[in-house]
Amino acid sequence: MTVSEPIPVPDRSAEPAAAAEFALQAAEERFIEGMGLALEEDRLPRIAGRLVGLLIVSPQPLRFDHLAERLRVSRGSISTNTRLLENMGVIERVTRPGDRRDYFQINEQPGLLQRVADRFRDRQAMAEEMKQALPPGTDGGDVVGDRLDGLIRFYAVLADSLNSMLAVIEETGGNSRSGTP
Amino acid sequence: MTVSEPIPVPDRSAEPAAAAEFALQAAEERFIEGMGLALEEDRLPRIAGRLVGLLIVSPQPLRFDHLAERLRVSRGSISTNTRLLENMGVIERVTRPGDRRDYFQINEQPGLLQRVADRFRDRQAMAEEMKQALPPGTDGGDVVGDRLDGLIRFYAVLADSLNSMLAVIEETGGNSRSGTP
DNA sequence: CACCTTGTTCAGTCTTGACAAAACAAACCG
DNA sequence: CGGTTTGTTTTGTCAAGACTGAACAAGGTG
Repeated sequence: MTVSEPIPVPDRSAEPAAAAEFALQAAEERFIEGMGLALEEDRLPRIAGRLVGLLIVSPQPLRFDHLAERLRVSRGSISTNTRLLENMGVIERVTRPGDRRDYFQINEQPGLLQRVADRFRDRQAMAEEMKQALPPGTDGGDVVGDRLDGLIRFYAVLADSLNSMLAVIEETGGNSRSGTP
Repeated sequence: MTVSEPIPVPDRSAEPAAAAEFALQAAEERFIEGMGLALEEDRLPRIAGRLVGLLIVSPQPLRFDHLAERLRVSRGSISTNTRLLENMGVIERVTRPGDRRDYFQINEQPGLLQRVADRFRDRQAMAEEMKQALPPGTDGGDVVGDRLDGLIRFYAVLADSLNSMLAVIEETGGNSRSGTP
């Protein structure tokens, strides 16, 4: 199964039970494209996002050249973006004995999640540093101090949520969870 | 107080008690720059980020032309970015009777927070839609389904955290909290 | 060895977006 | 009315980054 038709999705809607298959295909397309856009918002190349989407909905690892075909982009782009995602810990490159080619699958270990959490921590620290430097009760009711407290809490809540989620995943056994963009 | 020296921060470190003031100034500079970088990661113009930083640490609303001076950017950029932030609900434009000029302050109502939460919800919905389209138990242990569940939970946790935070703020009386980027 | 296959890297193109500077509009002042 | 202040819009420049295609390496295979 999976998917690997080269370019035009063949119109098999006439066939008997294959209509459901067809709908699934369409849903996948939407999901992949959605991940492309979503991860693009997080400053990743759109192709990287689509790659993640595609690998999420693929039960088996996919071959390098299949990725290029399926996404209709150059091998160069696949190479660049797989390496990027690999370094980020979002996907994994897997190989098979007696097979020279590279396969990819998404990393069930949530490396990226950790990274996101860390970023929130950094921002929290930044706000705390500012708060520290502030003389207490500088002005009337210390508006600035209150604002900074709000900001600190904001980032802290996000970081905490992610960390506790990480903890859960960790203890659940480390599998069955995605590399979560 | 506040800050509005045009270009070179004057070296007043020789003066008696003004050393603390000087340190504060430096901390603000760092914070402002930090917010510039941080919000840039979230796909906002760097100037917009600095603007937010500056307004956070300013107890009083700041005048339009002060912003341009302080940040050393063109009035055009200030105009563009204040409008952007205003539309996002991050800052507010305030005016004074008998004063033709515009002032800005950060919006204590957390408009942006809501927006961020919504974005997470959207992504959650996207993942749910994909999950829906999936025939149950398609393959071996339904890897894909599990992954999507993980993804859904990830976005749900973030959105929930933010929403509950919003609720707290709401009930606390609506003031004393920042427009939280 | 010549010749594939597979993946990487490099050079070039194209798009996007930030920013400044200048032209512009509007309100006010004399 | 002409001139000033205040803010907006437009125009042009510049830089960053995504992507492609081609050149390239490195490992098989006949």
